[in-house]
Amino acid sequence: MLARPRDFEALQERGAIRSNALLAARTLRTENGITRFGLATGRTLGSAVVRNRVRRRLREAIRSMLPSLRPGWDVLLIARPAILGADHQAVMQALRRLLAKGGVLDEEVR
RNA sequence: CGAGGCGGUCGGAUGGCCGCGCGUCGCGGGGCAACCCGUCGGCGUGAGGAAAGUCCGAGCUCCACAGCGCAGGGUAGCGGGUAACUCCCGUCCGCCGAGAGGCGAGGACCAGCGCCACAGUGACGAUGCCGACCGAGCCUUCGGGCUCGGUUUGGAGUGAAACGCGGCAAGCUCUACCCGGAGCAAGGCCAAAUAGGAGGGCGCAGCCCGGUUCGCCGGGCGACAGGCGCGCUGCCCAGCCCUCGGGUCGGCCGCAUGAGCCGUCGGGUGACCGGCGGCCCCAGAUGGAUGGCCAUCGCCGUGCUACCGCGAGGCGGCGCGGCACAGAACUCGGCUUACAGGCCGCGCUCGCUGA
RNA sequence: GGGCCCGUAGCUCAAUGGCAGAGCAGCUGACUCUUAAUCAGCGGGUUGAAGGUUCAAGUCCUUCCGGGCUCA
Repeated sequence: MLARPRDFEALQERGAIRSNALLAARTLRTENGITRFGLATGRTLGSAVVRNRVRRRLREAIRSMLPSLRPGWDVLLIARPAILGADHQAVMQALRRLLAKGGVLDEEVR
């Protein structure tokens, strides 16, 4: 469910970007039939402990909306500092909006 | 009782639902097999005392290497511990503290070089002032006074330090001892596609012109075989096939049993060492596994409040907020730094009080 | 994960161990109708932090903090 260095470069160059207060997302269609996620947590977020926690919470949010994803997308999620103070509900909502806008989320489930 | 000192130790607990990494068993699939794969299920297991900073020291791996020296870097009372250390223990000395105690890169100005600002006569080259002493000259009321030169056993003053075998080596340096370089992105193995390399095999047709050292070379014409999936037309070209090694993407190993932990006995002032017995063997990721939601309890802060007490306060109930520093990445031994709140020990200290 | 470098005024940089400076920028005044330029003057620093060596530390030593580069 994760991407390799080459895929990150592709997302940086050609991915469509959308963002809100908590997150930014780059999305890119692929041909390999599965949807993959990459998580970016920069040094400005905080220490290793803080960055690990942010990634875990994002993974949990992604997991809970796994069934309603469309196949064939690469998604890079970039965490923004405001996510540190957000609770789980807020993270879920932010992620759902970004994915729906990008067309990664299935319309009916939305 | 209060204030401290030293050493050690813990660093939230229990449970529910969902989820993750690794190991193992089962099931299913692939393969002759070794083994590999997973939308699956069961069981087991899963961060620290600092995992951190990367400041030292080792193991391990590759490279280099006859020996010795030079260069470069490091260490520095003395003795011991250790695989090793800049670490640890003991002890001497110096400094700090009222004390328990803490801190210390603590060898040598012997050889050479350098530095010692300001102040001060003078900072290593010396001798200014007062005084004392010696000598010479002048004056004299014969008590002595003045001037000049010399000496430094005294004094004042400046300064961190004042002539003394000066001080400074966390200045160069000297002395003694130690050190080869890189680092797990080390290094090893497997190994696509494309291109290129080596070896072998197969295949081709020659003719003409020019040059020639008679080995061949250059140009032109031509097209059997070969290639474009096959046939014809057409087009292309000197190759085509096999094997081998290097090597990129990618994958696997290295990769977790170790200077290991616990108990006990013995030796040693101690660091530590030795014997015996036991051990659930206790994380192994590779975009990097511990999370999400919730309940109960514990601790801390805060607000309201019942009761007890003259009072400082004590003891309950309820609500809200919080629970430190921080996340393994080849592995150990140290050091340093960060850290809410506790617990234990001392035949350690000081103060007050009581017997 | 490993290796290496840097840190002085708002900015760019100096300073044999001996009172921390230069240029630009800033402020005040002059010149000008005004601005720019020019001239005169002024302020501004825990030398990243804390210890140590020294009579004396930006400089020497140690430990932290912050920033940057690099590897296949």
